[in-house]
Amino acid sequence: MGEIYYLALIKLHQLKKRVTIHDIAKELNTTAATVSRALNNNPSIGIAMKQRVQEMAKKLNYRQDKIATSLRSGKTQVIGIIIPSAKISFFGSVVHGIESVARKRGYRILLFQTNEKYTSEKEGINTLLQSNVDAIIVSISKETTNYDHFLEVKEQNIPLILFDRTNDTLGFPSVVIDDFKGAYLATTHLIKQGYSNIAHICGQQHIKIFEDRLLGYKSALKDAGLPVKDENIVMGDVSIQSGEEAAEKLLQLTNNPDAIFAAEDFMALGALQTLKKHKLHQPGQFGLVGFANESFGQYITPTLTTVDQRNIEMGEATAELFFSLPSKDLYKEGQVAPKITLEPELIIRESSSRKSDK
Amino acid sequence: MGEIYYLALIKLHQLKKRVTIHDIAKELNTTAATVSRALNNNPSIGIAMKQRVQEMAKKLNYRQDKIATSLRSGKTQVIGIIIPSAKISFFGSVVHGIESVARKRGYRILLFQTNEKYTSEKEGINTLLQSNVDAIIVSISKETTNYDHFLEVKEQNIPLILFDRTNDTLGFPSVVIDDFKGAYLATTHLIKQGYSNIAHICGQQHIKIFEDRLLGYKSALKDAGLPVKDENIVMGDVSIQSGEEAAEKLLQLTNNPDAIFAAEDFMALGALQTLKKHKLHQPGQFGLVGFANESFGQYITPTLTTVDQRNIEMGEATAELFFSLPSKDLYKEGQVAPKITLEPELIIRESSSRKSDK
DNA sequence: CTGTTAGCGCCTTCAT
DNA sequence: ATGAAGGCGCTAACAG
Repeated sequence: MGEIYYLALIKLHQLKKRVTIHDIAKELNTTAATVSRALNNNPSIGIAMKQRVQEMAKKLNYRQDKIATSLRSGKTQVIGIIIPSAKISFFGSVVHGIESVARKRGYRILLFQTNEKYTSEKEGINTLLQSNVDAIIVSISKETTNYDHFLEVKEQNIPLILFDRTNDTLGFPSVVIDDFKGAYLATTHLIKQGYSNIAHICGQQHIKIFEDRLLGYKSALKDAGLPVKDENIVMGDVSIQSGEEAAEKLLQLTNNPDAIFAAEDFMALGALQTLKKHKLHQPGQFGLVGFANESFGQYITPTLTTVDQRNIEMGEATAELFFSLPSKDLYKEGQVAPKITLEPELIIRESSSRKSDK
Repeated sequence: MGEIYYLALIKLHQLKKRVTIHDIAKELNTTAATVSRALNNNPSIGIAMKQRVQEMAKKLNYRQDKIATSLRSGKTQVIGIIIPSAKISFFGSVVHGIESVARKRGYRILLFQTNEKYTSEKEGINTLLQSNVDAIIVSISKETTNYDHFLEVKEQNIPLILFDRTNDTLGFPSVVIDDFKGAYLATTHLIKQGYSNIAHICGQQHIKIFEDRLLGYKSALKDAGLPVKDENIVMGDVSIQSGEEAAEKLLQLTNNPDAIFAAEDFMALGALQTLKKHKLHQPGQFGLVGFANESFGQYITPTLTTVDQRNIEMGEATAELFFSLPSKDLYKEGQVAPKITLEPELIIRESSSRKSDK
């Protein structure tokens, strides 16, 4: 009677308590050390013992405690990611790519969003360092101009990899696409389609990707023997509205353009609205190319020619870059940080149809 | 000389070695316990001591080791999330919402993707349990029909919250939107706009959200005194192509419909392509409403009336639901799990313009 | 108010 | 091939 009660108590206790290697050891009349070795496939453990340990582990529903393992080993098998926002589809896709590759290697992902705030970014770095992550992957917030928080990561000798929103002066490995080339491809495509007075809606020039896109645009014009006209370059700020306004300005030029290369899809979309207002949206009437390959591009009318940024691949490449890093002398003096540049891909759709003659 | 060398060694050592509460204690001629208490703002520590500890902590650039804290306390302050894919914008947005709320409470996010695979989902649960997360948030993979892995979470007495892709039979807290109501709103709106022969492109009926949307559609028709005709209900599978095909079928009916409510935006988009082919896309000519509020809806021509699923709010509500859960008797026998139902919102755009008379 | 002690679960010397 | 012992960094119980 009392015994049954006692057994019930034990049972209750077991439900609450986590199964440890000690429990397995006790059942097998051996020690935790042996169990640990057996589970980690240590060669010095006999095959018979390994069998028994594994069976008992399964029987007791043992699950390794990663926290304890991390504390002991100093490695967490966790990669921290800092992005502006998971709701921006580009970053969601990159995270997808990183997670896929990381998981195959037994790594987990700790996610942190900055909402483009510098203070959140600092906080994120701090949190991830506290969490002892094995690596940190960052796409820099728009607001960030001070980079001391990243240097702290370097001091801790923890790998930090930048993607897309990078900064070459800090000496961190990075992954980007070739924005110059993307812009060059886009502009050249418009030229080949018969357009000759091609305008550019550019982005803020303190952001490197937009600077590169402007340079690519100019270079393409030059290489084709076309003039680069200042009046044909109007600044926008990655919004539909700024695209509309920029296009409006361009259409009011005395010698108005016959095509626009916008540095970003949302700006291109705005430009398209303006073109529609001016009845200039028929295929072949006016050339238009965007940049980013946002999903709406294939659904709008006309469908939008754009430059694909290889979102998923960027995530995969970023994760793989981490795994390819040397474990020693990560930030060796005078060593140049690896930089992976992905090839952009021009996605040709209706908005850049060959210029019609009439 | 030897002394300088020795100092250099110490310096080198300090760079590598993490600063612990013991280091702070040593500097202050006190013990680690006191430092720990001071840093955790324990009331039994004198204000003067707290000051000194905090200053020294800052001076030495101390950072708490969350791993050690977790091991000791049994709490990780980490929430695990399992979703089909971060590259699907809906899930990205939900993750955004969860992370925002969690971070305000000092929680971090461990992210896991299933790619709609049952085995990955199982693996995810296992990984998160190994990581000792304080809660698990899941949107069930399409492939999943066996739910034992979720029950294991229950056995460990760890809170598990489902969102969107939920299952009411498992007894877990959950967050969804009212799909029935969303469909009802959409259909009623079309009726009020003057359409009377409204068709429905439905989704696979074993998925609850699609079942509810069909029911909402039928209910709205009945309440308006309109007949529910089987021929007006065609099945699709959440793709543009299936939307095109379904619309094609509907337009070939002898008594063909004057409006379509599609159970999902991509199906609506496909339907729209078909309408364009049949020159039925002028506002007021043919009514069309989708479901999901995908971003492309506001950019296509005509802009798409749709039902918003409150992505971000869903994430926020899910996180908040976790924080509102009782810490004791989480899965008490016979207790009914809380279920939060968010209100869908009808987003009215051009594609459902009032029916014109001609 | 502060110090002592012990241990979370694991792994890794060192010893046998 | 296995056991014993110690410690990763932190905090809670128990003493004063």
